Amino acid sequence: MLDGTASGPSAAPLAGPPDRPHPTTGQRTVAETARHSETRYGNRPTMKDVAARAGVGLKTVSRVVNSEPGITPDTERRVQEAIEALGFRRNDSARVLRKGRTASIGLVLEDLADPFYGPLSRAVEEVARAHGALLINGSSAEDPEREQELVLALCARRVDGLIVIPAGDDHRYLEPEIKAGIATVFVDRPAGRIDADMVLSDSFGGAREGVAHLIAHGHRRIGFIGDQPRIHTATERLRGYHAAMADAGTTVEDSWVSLGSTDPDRVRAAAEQMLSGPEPVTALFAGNNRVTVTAVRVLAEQERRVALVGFDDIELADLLGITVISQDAAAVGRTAAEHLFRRLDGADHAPARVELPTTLIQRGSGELPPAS
Amino acid sequence: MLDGTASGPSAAPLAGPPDRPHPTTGQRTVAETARHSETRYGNRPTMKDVAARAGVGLKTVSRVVNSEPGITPDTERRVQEAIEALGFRRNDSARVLRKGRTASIGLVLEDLADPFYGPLSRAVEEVARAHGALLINGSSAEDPEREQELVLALCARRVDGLIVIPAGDDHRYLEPEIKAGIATVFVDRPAGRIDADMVLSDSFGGAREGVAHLIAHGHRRIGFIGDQPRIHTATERLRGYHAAMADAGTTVEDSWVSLGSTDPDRVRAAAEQMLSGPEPVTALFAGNNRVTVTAVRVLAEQERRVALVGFDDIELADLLGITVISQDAAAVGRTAAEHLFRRLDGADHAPARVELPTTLIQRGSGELPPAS
DNA sequence: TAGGCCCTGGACAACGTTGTCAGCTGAATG
DNA sequence: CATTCAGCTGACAACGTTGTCCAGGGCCTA
Repeated sequence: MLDGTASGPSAAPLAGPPDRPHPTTGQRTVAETARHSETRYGNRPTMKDVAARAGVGLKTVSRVVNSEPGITPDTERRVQEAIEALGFRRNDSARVLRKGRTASIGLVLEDLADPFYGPLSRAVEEVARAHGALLINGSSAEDPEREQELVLALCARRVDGLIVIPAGDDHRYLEPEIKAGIATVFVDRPAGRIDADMVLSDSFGGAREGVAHLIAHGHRRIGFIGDQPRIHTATERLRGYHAAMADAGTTVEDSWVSLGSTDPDRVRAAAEQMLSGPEPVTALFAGNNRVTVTAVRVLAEQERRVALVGFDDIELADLLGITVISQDAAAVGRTAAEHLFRRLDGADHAPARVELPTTLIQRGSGELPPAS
Repeated sequence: MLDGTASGPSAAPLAGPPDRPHPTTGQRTVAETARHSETRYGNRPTMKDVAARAGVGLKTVSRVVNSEPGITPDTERRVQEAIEALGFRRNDSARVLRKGRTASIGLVLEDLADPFYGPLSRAVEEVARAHGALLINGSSAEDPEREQELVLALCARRVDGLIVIPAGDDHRYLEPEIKAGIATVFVDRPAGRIDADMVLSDSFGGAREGVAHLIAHGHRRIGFIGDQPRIHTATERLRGYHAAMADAGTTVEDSWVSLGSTDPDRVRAAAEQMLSGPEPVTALFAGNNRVTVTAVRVLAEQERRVALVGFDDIELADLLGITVISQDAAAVGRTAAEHLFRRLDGADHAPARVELPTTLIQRGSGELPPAS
């Protein structure tokens, strides 16, 4: 891939053959200088160059760069000038190699573009920043294989820690990594077949509350449209749905439940099916934000007024009057990141499972009575 | 913490098998054992360990790991077994140091949580992934200093390339980095005082079209609420507004224009002010997605029906009937990333400036006639 | 004035990987 | 049978930084 051999992107400044710029001219010193100052793949000055220019030792430059004590103001000034003049910037790759810590953490989520993950990753980033760490980010696109590939790539980079929103349900591949010291926190969904820290939202409780809310407003025929059953939150929410229905003594008909991809076409088909026929549902519970969005579109086209409660809040949901079960994505991200850094700071208690509560926000769509 | 770099006299001569401590020196045995068996910060096996276990040379392991040709199937199997048994994973930090390329690119944007940047960074990530590169991500929070800090941190990591959504207006600090070979593409807003690649949306043209649309529907008193004038897109959009108004021969009153933070409170105040008084505006042009959201809220509370066109599309805007100037965030990100990788692949033409067109999407709010 | 101590700076060896080059085997060829 | 050749393998030196240890030199104290 990027593995291109030595030849850098800059073709112009290369005077001689790339492998051995050994000019035949008598000006050996010039050639020497040229090689020193402008070869090297990225053509960047190193501490050695700075040291030479400032007339000090290599380690002295290192000391200045790291603000270590024991440097004469005069020496420091000379070194700073050389750094300035050469445009030197410390190579953190080398530093990392030497020190063992990369000051970066990896975040693997499902889709950076999903509005639920924006605030989450922003929150993680803020915490990381407060700890002086950078964030390396990747989307699994809900593909377990891609998740593993990403996670292992991050491990190879030797990130200090990982925050993973799992796509797969078997994370034993992470065992050696965790044992080797890469702190890991799972978020939003539990880790599979492995004992690890996790931070979750109360999917079961939230869904149960949302469905109970519909029941309290008189509904019995309630449809549930959720994500693929492979996804833990999807089944948890379905479980919540069933629990609430059972609490109300209602028998759930198969045709009321649809699990599968959140692709708008599928969701639309599922919703339209539930809403048609002799005994249509009078209310819908949408299993996540994407489903909610499509559901809102479908319901807007219906003649009857159908009640709706969605899991996850949505921007502008207040204007559209959509009742939702809200989970605080930023809080989830922040909690996970703080947990991670506590681990990195040495906490070594047993893996913890944190569950954050959800909130029912009434905005109208969930309070509609059943339309006959 | 674990910085067990105990060095001391490196007693193990390369000749002897590393896994067997020499019993010759009685006193040093303890330290030796400790060092060998359990130190090393992350305590991870290295190629050396794998080589020892497989009974082959270090370089052979490297060959296997990199699928280089010329390895006997039998040797390969032995090495693979050792890798498996030890849970070895190549340390990419060291690899990077040796090879000079990090196979990662940096993306500095304004706010990961902003719905405009989600699709953008997802698009960048997809392209990066196709090129085998990872994405390091940071938010500048619209703070020039923080932008610089982030960018330079990424340069220190030696990312191969940078995609920057500028917060500041002076990027000369990047000159040495670019010269040193870090390809850079500026996105959404132009680079300041520096010649570089950039990918922009046609803010001027888009705003002009949007305002002209309102004018075509009979409006003359049109308010403009935009972001801080420091931000290039904000002033470009304002310029588009003025151009459209001038085209229509309308004189813009000062009270119709408000630039400043996109904080909801400020936007709300600005909107309410324009909508009150003896001669209120009959239409609003919102300078970006955040402004639009607040404007929609304010307008929903008004008695009169006020027309609205917003810059940037918004999720569910179709349901709310909001007319917008849409810019394709994913296309912007994709274009920028492709440009970047073309640079990394050796393209060395003069810095290019790409401007992507915007689209007017009519949904109702922009087609309302002026209310008297 | 001599001895010791701090203060500054430099030489050197890691960190874990890859590129280079030379050595070793076994087989094929004269 | 000797010789070449090719295919494998390993020793070694980088990459750029930091930790350790030691050497001067100046200054203070006895």
